[in-house]
Amino acid sequence: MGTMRQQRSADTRVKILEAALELFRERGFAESTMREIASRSGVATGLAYYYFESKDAIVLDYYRRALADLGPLLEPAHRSKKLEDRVIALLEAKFAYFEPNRRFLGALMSNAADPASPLSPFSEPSRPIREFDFAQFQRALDETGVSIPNDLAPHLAKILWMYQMGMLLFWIYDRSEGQSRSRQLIKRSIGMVVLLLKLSNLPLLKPARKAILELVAILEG
Amino acid sequence: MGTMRQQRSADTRVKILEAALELFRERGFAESTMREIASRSGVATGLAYYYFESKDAIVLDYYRRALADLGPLLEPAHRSKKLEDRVIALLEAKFAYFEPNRRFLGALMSNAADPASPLSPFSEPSRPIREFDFAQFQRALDETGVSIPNDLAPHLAKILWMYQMGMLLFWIYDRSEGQSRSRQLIKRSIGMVVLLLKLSNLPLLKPARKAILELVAILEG
DNA sequence: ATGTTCAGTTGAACGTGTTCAACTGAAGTA
DNA sequence: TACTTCAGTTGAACACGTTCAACTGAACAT
Repeated sequence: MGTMRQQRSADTRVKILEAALELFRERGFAESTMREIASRSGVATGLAYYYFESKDAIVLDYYRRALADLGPLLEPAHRSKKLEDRVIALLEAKFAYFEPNRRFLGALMSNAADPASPLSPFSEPSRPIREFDFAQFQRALDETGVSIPNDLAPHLAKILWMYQMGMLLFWIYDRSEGQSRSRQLIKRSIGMVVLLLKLSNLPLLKPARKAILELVAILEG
Repeated sequence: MGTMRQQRSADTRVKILEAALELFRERGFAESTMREIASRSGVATGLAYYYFESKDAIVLDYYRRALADLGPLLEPAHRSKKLEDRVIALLEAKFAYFEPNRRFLGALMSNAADPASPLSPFSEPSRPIREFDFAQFQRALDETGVSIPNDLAPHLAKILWMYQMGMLLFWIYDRSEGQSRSRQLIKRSIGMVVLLLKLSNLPLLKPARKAILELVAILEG
C-alpha cells in the first residue's frame, strides 16, 4: 500500500490539522479563520475543506486524537482501589493531558455548550468519545466493588460521567493559580457523589428509585 | 416630547422588530437574514443595525417584551395555595404565552444553550429577565408558607427556577401531541422537587446542608 | 510511449452578519 | 428667512465560513 501519493495526502492532512491547533492555541477558535489555517499550512483555502468537512470538524478530529492519546495515560489511574481515588486520578490525568489547550478549550465552549452543536459532548458526532468515557466509569464502578441495584446500573456510570464533565468544565474556566479551586471543589464534592451512589443501594430508597426511573423513561422518550 | 421625528423613529423600530419576529416564526432564527428583515420592513440593511446592536439583540428585545407581557398574565397563578399547584400554574401560563413561538424558540436554542451567548438565560443581558423570574418563585415560597432554613433561603428560589427552565426546555423540544409529555413529566416530578425543598428543613440534614453551601461558595468564586 | 483517470489542489465566488462614510431633511438658531 | 445640526437612513464594502468549477499530475492501462 502506502504509495507516495497517499503519503503526501496524509501529510497534508496532518499539516492542516496541526496548523489549525496551533492557531487555536494562539488566538482561540473563533478568532482563527480558515484562510489563516490554510495559508499557515501553505495550502489553498479550499483544500482545508477537502480534508475537513468544516471548521468544527477540525475540532472533532482533535477530540478523536485526544481520545486515542488518553487511553494509555488513563491506565495508571485504574490502579486506585477506592472509587473516590480513582475518579480523582482519572480527572487529574485528563487535566494533565489537556493543560496545554485549556485556553483553547475554553474558547470552544461558546460552541460546545450547545447540545445541538457537533462540538458538544452530548452531540451525535461526539458519541464515540462519550462512550469511551462511560466505559472508564463503568470499569471504575465494577472494579472498586460498589454494589449497585440492577435497575440503576446502566445509569450510575452516566452520573459519574456527568460529574466529571462538570468538573472538567469548571477546570476549563478556572482562573485560580494552577486551577487550585477546581481541586478544592473536587475534594469537597467527590465524597458526596460517591455517597449518593452507595445510598442508591439501600432498600429503603426503592420507591424513590422507581419514581426516578419513570422520569428517565419519559425523558428518553 | 413626542415630536413627529421621535414618533417616526419609534415606529421604525417597532416595524423592524415585528418583521423580524414574523420571519423568525416563519423560517426560524438562523434561516432569517438581516437583509430579509430589513427589506420586509421596507428599510435599508444598515438601519436594522442602527436600532438593534445585532441579530441577537432583536431576540433580547423579544424576551423583554415577553417579560412585560407576562407580568399580569402570571397574577392568577399566584392564587394557588399549594406550592406544587402554583409552580404548575406558573408553568402553564408561560406555556400558553409562548405557544405561538414554540418553534422559533426551539430554533433559538442552538444559540441560547451557550451560557456565553447573550441569548442564554444565564447571560448578563438576560439578567433582568432572570431576576424577574427568581422573584416569582421567591414569592411562591413565601406565600405558600414553606419553612426554609436561613442558610438555604437565597438558593431555594434558584432551584425552583432551574426546575422551571428544565421543564420549559423540555416543552420547547416536546413533539408529542399538545406537548402532553411535558405535562406528564411535570406531574411526575414536581412532587419530588417540592419534597426535596421541604426535606432541606430537617435538622438531620444540617451537616449535608453545610457541605453543600461550602460547595456553592467555591462555585460562585 | 501514450492516453486515461481521478485524488488532490486551486482560488474566485456566494451568502452571511456587521460596519461605515456619506447623504437627507426635520428641528432648532440667528 | 437662511443657516446649522445631527438623528435617521442609505447601500457599498468587509471578513468570515463555505462551495465549486476548473486544473494538475501521479498511478495505472494499453
